[in-house]
Amino acid sequence: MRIGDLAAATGASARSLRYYEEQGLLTSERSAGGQRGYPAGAVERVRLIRSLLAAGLTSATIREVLPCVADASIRTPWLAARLAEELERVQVQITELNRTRDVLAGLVESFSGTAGTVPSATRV
Amino acid sequence: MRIGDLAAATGASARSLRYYEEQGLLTSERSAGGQRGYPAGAVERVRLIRSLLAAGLTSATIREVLPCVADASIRTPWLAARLAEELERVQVQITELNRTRDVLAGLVESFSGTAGTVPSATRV
DNA sequence: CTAAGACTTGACACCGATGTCAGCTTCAAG
DNA sequence: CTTGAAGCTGACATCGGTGTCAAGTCTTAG
Repeated sequence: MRIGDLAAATGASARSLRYYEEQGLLTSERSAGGQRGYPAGAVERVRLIRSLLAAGLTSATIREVLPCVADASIRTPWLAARLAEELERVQVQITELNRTRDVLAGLVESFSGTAGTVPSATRV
Repeated sequence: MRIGDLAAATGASARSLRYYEEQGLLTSERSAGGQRGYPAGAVERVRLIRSLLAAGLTSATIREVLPCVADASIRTPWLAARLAEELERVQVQITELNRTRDVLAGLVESFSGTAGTVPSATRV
């Protein structure tokens, strides 16, 4: 598939896909004319990249950690520790986010207590 | 308390505290010489601001939403809808983050399956 | 063959919270 | 009063992923 197809399939812009490649997160073969071609599996890989980015991992970190996804043979102890570290970070983030959500939910709750029912969000 | 004390109490830098004030998230009275003074309650307020920022709310959004925390009388339906919207956003973020965590956890798991036990993160 | 649409590289811009530096003022302890 | 620590304002820098524009090249339908 070409870059436009991959973009459409993943929701990432072509710009971002080139950036991922530039950062060593994604590879492609080139056509005779120099245009990128991707295997079908690239869709899943890009999805993973995006979710890790959304989780606050930096592209440099993803580059360190990603290879082991595709290639189980290179799973070194160092990589295991690195992964565990990132997992821990995400876990902490989730915990804090849950606390924040509870605060927000409490506020929304207090509104409904005052107004009777929760106003429809579409009814601004 | 002065700005340095508030910074120490909250973990925010003095720079950030001034920024919060500039953005209308935080107020202070000034001494005769122009230096900021905060009531004790400011600590809690700054903590809230920081957790909302960490949850991905922008300072502009927080400015809209924050007043209702301190002043229940200004809770308009519009504000309720706004809050609900942000709550939803945070909830979505948490859901996606949970998925990502599961992926990472699965990877770590696969390591321990290969190596026997989970390597201690402190044992790099 | 041709033309339109997709792709390429390279460069610059942006956002938003925070860091940092400079130059000056204020506060408080001795 | 003196002096060093702490504050003040204002400005500029940073980071990282993404948007966007320009000028040129490929691809493919007709």
